[in-house]
Amino acid sequence: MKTKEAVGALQALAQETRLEIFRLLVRKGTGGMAAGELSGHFAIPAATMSFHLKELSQAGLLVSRRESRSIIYSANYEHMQVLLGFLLENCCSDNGGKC
Amino acid sequence: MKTKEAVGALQALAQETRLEIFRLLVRKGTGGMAAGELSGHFAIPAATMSFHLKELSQAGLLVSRRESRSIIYSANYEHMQVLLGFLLENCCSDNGGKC
DNA sequence: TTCATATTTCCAATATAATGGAAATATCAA
DNA sequence: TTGATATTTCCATTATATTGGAAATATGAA
Repeated sequence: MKTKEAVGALQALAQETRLEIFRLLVRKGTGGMAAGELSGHFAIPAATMSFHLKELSQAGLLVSRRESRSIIYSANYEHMQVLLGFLLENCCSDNGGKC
Repeated sequence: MKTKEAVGALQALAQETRLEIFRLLVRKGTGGMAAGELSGHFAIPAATMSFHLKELSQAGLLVSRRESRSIIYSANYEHMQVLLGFLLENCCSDNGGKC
């Protein structure tokens, strides 16, 4: 993972509504939730929710699939694990591993 | 950890220079680095570096101590671990643990 | 003291992000 | 087809963040 990619993912998560969308989808697992369900759940206009879902998807944190008229979003755990690894990479290596 | 606190920490990390400051300090361990060393390392004016260090500190990601005329900044690992735990809390609990 | 060094605060200019109504696109059912 | 539902794109408004020079503050040394 490169710095710019990590910044993109962190920026996507660094917003109250988006962080809660992501955390809800983390709980939901592979089942995920439809865009409309999410706007209902957070009482947010569809256009605003769509903007947030695009931000999270472009950052690689969500994946989506179409199911009939709905678009189902779910968390991308693998990408999240890579991000978390990047954040603490080589922890304390310049201090003999002493944190 | 509450959502607003997590958003604050993510916002602090969601900026290229600050993310690299944090990652450098993660590598440096308890020894840390002085503000001036950091502005030299990244070739950034002192005022700008000071602003970034304040953002990271207020978010709880850095701690600082004075050593003579210098102020030494270092990473706050404990706070970071709490943040990472918050991000994946109750992973897949609504899907029978199936991720 | 007085001077040099280290860092922060102030502030105004610039840049980037969030919001949501209206219109456009996609899917399905009658 | 036509109509209903689901979602996205467009775009203007509003809000928030970043930058760095100049001035202020803090420390230590002569």
